Order: sequence, then C-alpha cells, then structure tokens
Amino acid sequence: MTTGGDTDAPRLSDAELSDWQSLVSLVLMLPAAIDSQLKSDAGMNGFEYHVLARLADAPQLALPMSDLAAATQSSPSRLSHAVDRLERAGWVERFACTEAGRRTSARLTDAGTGKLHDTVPGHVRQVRRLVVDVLTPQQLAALGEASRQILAASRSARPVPGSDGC
Amino acid sequence: MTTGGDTDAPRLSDAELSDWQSLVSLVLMLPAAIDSQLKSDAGMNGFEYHVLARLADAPQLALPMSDLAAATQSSPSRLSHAVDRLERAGWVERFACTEAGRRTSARLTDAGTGKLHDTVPGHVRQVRRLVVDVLTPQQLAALGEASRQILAASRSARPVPGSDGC
DNA sequence: AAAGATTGACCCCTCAATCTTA
DNA sequence: TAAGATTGAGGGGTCAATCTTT
Repeated sequence: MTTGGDTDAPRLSDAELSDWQSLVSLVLMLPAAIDSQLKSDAGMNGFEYHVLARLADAPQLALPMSDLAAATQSSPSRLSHAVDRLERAGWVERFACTEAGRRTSARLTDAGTGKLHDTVPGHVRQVRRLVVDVLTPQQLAALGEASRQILAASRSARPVPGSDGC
Repeated sequence: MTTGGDTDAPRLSDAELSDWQSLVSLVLMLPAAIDSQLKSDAGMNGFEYHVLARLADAPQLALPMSDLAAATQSSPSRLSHAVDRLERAGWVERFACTEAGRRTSARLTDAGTGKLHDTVPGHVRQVRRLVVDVLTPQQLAALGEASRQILAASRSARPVPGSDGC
C-alpha cells in the first residue's frame, strides 16, 4: 500500500538520513552543554551570552533592537525578554536612538563589559573542549562553511542590516 | 590590566571564531525552522517527532525510557514530560517491561505509527529545503562526519545501550 | 541503597495582541 | 497605517526532590 508520489515526497537516502540524524543529535546536545557551563559559572544562558557578545562587537557597543534580533537569530519578542533580564542584571541598557526614526537600541554597560570579560575564558574553554579541539582544522572549516551555506539559503536574499549603534 | 594566562584561557583564532559563530547561528536557527513546520502541519514539536522516529526504528517499536532518553539526547525528565504529551495524544503508550529489572518502556501505538507516516513527507520536504538540498553531497557528508565526531567526543567512551524494546 | 522514572515549581520562549512613533 | 518594540498568557524544559523497584 505505498503511495506513489516519489517526486512529491522524496525520501532521504541512507547516507543523507544518517548525516541528517547526526546533525539533529548535535543540535540537541550542543545548546545543553553550552548552557550548562554558562549557567553554573556565569549565571547566564547561551542566548544571553550571545546577545552580550554581539553588542561587544558593535561599533558603539550598541545596536537597535531589530538589528540585534537579526544578529542573534531571534524573534523580537525573545530578544526583548532577554534584554529585560540583562538590563535587570545591569549588563545592558536601553536608550532611544534619535537617528533612523527614533528606534530603541540596547547598549553594553561597563558592568556588562566587565562581566563578559570574566565570562569569556571559561566559555572558550568549553567551546574548545566540545567542538574546536575535537575536529581537525579542515573539519572545523567544513563545518563552518556548511553552516554558512545553510544560513545563507534560509535568508534567501534578505539583506543583513549592518548598521551601527544608533 | 590584562590577565596574563594565555595557556589557561586560549583564545580562538579568527578562523576558529568565524566557524564557531556560524555553527552557533545554525544551532539557533535550525530548531526554530523545524519546529515551525511540524507545529503548524502536525501539531507536534521537533523533539516529539524525534521520539516517535526513534521508537519507529526500534525492534518492537518500543524502548525502555532510559534508552530512549539516550537515543534522543534528552534528560530523563524532559523525555518523561514529552511522553506524557505523546501518550495523551494516543501516539505512544507506556508499559512495565518484565525483562532487565522491570523497567518502564514506551511503545509506538498504531495511531502513532499512522501519525508518523502522515507527518514524514512534510518534514522530509522541510529538511531538504533547509539542509540537504542546499549542500553538495560532499558538504553534507562532511557536516555529518563532524557532527558524529563532536558527539563521540562528548560521550567520551560512555557506551550506547543498544537494547531492544523490552 | 542505588538505579530508573516521575513530579512539580520555576524559568524561558512563542504567539498573538497591544502600544508607540513616524 | 505601517514598522518597531513590548507585553502577558500559555506551553515546554530544567532542576531538585520524591517515589519505586530490586
């Protein structure tokens, strides 16, 4: 009783299935391992760390909320909740940006900069232990390239903002 | 005022950082895209789908809870909550397994088998659109291999169960 | 006592509705 | 009125405590 539509519902080959399942397992396991270290050593989760890191990279240590959401692959809502927590901790502050239509921006505070500096070493150690030191340089490069390829395809011609802090 | 310990807190090279950040973005983006399709088309999330799929692969369509937790990279608690939901939906049932010390197992029901068959095609289409069809066969193979390498290292000699349903 | 499994409280994210400003 | 941003309710996951079986 097989349904005939092969082109309508193309199955994965054995090799494709195996590689996909490995990726699924990775995507389930990695965030848990990253979150666990950050939570116990720094009192923040992986997403909050990511937000601080993207702000630290930004021109004035600041980015409009929507640009920060795009940079962290998050919904506006998820980011807003996360910035609530980071602001409560004193690591980030919101301010009204008078350029480009009076939008809201988030800026890394001095306390946030300090906290990030304290947090980076342990996080980097965990990233090395879990990923970087476990692969050959070629494997890591291939992993990065495949990731960028997938991300680029999913963005499908949607431009990344690239603005500065305000 | 830099802390001197270079070997204690080794930084990532520019290339390592770039590849790691690409992987982070992938790991943030992929689950959202997978969950979105499954949630709207099948009323389940990616993790619940994964549980059903692992049961469908098992010898008697059944696995002890701890083995299923290992197979899905989840904590016992997360799995227990998920099986609660799947049982409520009628797709899975729990039963006491009299072998190997009277443990609890989960089994795919007929309804669950049917639901999975209905759900696979749309899910596979999404997996192709997001990942498989976006990479060359070589890239996909490299991605799978790197994932397995990372997973194997994190399991660090801990053996995978491999038991049957009961 | 120890391993397998569950429970419930708390935290985070999603989703849809709302507020605000140009 | 449309885009940027926030809000709160509801659902899922984590963690620690508990229950159960050998």
